[in-house]
Amino acid sequence: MDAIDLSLVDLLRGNARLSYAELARQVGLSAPAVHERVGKLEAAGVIRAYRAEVDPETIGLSVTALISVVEDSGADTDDVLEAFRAIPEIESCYFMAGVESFLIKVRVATIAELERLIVRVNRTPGVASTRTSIALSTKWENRPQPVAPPS
Amino acid sequence: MDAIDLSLVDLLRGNARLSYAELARQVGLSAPAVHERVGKLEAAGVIRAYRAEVDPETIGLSVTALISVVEDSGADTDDVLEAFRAIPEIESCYFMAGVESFLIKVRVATIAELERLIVRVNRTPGVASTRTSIALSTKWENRPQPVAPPS
DNA sequence: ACAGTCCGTGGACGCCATCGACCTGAGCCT
DNA sequence: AGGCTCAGGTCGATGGCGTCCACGGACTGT
Repeated sequence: MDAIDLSLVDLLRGNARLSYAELARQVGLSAPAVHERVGKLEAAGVIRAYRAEVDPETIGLSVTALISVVEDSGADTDDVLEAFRAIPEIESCYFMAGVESFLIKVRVATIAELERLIVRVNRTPGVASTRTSIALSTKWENRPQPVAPPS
Repeated sequence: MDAIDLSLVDLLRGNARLSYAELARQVGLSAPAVHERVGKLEAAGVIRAYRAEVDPETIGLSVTALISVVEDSGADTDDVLEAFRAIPEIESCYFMAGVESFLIKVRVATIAELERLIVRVNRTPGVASTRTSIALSTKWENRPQPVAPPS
């Protein structure tokens, strides 16, 4: 992970569809060299995936909410996690410090669906209680912070 | 936005680096047709960006925290937002229902940096108080939920 | 000094992106 | 009905790109 790798990571976080030729121009290497570096970054788990970022509203997911989950004392955290993983509406899942073990971010189409989802989460074994906060608007999300000093 | 568009969106959310030729094969159209559809999806704001998803740990951002922000009564929300936007460590920013106007997700290298960041957020004009929760681990993040029925 | 390794370059070749020309079907006007 | 128009597709061509390979220079340990 030298400076060039960091530049490549930054470039691809900004635009994952840049061609290797273009990346090569930006970092001052040849295309095959960049190809190999990016391949190694993927293999090393630095780059996990390339994703199109989609406006949730336009695909009918207008409601974003964050749900804090308190576990039952004696609940098996792994089981709860597994149950959560099976719920596709849970977009992100953090294991937190504090009384509320999990914070999950969910995305659904309507408030009615959110209600059903909350019930479902509350009913999963090991969950003692939940607290839901609704996001009125998403100002921004997953903004990549630059990691390489601008060349 | 017909079924083919939804498939394209799903495919690109799964792998943003798929070639147009490959997308074309998957949806049963020609490459130029797919090229035009994807272009329109971008122009319409459905696809906002293509991003490489990077493991934060590997680029030295080991600490994730969520900070709830309570505004001063009479604070100008837009000013607060603008100030937040200038803080690169704030990766996501939601405007919430409830007493705590904002929920922000931040990513920093160390706990010491988190402390400095919290101080900085607290000091921005319009912010009355904050409440920080540290994510001990990220189970998953930004998992795309499929929107098109699997063909 | 020498061999091995790492990491790059340059060339070659097939595939892909992308443009323009053309085709087809739906909707609409007369 | 017939023909116009337009949206949105296919096809073909071409230039650039991805990717494989052989090769070469800088470091390193012996």
